[in-house]
Amino acid sequence: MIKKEIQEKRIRGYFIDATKTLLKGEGLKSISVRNIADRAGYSYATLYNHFNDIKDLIFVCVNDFQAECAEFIRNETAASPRGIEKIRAIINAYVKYFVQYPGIFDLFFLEKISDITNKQSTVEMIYYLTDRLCSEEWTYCIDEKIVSAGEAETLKAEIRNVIAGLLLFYINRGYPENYQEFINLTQNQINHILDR
Amino acid sequence: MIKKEIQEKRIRGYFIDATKTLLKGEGLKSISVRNIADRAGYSYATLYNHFNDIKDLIFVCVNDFQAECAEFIRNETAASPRGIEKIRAIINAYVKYFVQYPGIFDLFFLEKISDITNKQSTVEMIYYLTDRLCSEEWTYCIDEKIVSAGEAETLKAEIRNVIAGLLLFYINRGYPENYQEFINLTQNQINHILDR
DNA sequence: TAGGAAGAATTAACACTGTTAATTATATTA
DNA sequence: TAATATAATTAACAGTGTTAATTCTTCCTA
Repeated sequence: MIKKEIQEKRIRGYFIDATKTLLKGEGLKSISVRNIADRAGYSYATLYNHFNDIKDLIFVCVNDFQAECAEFIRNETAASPRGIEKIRAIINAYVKYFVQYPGIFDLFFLEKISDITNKQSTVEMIYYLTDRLCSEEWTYCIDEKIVSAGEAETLKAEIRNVIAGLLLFYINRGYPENYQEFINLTQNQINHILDR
Repeated sequence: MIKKEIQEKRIRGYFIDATKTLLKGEGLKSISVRNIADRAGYSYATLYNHFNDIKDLIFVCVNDFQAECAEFIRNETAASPRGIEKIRAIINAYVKYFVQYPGIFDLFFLEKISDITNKQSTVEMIYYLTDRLCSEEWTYCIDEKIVSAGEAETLKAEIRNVIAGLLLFYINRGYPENYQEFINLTQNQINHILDR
């Protein structure tokens, strides 16, 4: 019956929305089966009729957040000139997004995954997120002979890792100690990678 | 009484040793108050007579592991020629250490801290660990006019962040998917930063 | 429309977690 | 030796994820 599928999808949606709200608000530490179910308007055990376990539910949110992040970046960087300048703007917006929602950073990079096997695509999506967000601009830079294809690959990886490290230290360890210092350092690092 | 202090220190040591064994073996997820106390030969509540809470105990281990890591690197890099080459060797050994003990990586970079205020020095120690491990070689490079002092600071930060990012993705997300690929990528990134 | 079958949602329970208060055991001192 | 101080323990609480058993609801057929 197609009717069942619609209902199923709707109920899953209630749980997912509740989880997303919690993640964006109070963060990952506030997430619990009973907490989510309360917000969704169901009993805690009902969650297990629609998801394998709580990690399953939590990682379903990654897709939505990833789309939201991309949309946020599109708006922030619409006016930036193409090429290296746009890559710089994209990375800045990317950093801004995760600083605004540290709970989503926790989910994307810190939270352990229960069953790694069927989460492979999710992990891949997270890993290549910065690459994907900048890919248009990189091909533009390659076409315009600003960088070689090989060099671009190395730079993609460097940005991916540097930004992950910077966010890890700032969000999870409070280093640098204030936002301005953090932004300055990030700026400095990005410039050092991109300007040559 | 000095006698009391000796006893106090001894008992603390039992708990610390138990925690260290668990962290190096089964990792952070196996850590619990009762688990540690069992291994230490005490009741779980006794732990609270010697530590504020379990996070307190866990983060006491950071000092020991940091010293162990430094010692490991000294042994691994004793034969390396000074300067950039030695920095490369130090970073490789550093990466090797955390890949060998993913539980210690979790502790250093992922685990949340309860009371941030009096852990400031611990956080700082972790943050500047790669800088400190390489500091002798950086001053050597500056003295030999291989790099400027300003450039060295930027490179220190770049290494700190890139390596944190690489380890985060590999240890916590299983990317790249096998060890050889991970090492190749790490090599590539380090060379790109250091060779210019 | 009534009754039975299938499905979904709930409660109760279990095995954990960290932490604290009250109690017992041990050691020290008068 | 007796009284006191200190250390270690047990019991308990509030929380976690998860599962089995039970109730409730919906749907289809007689």
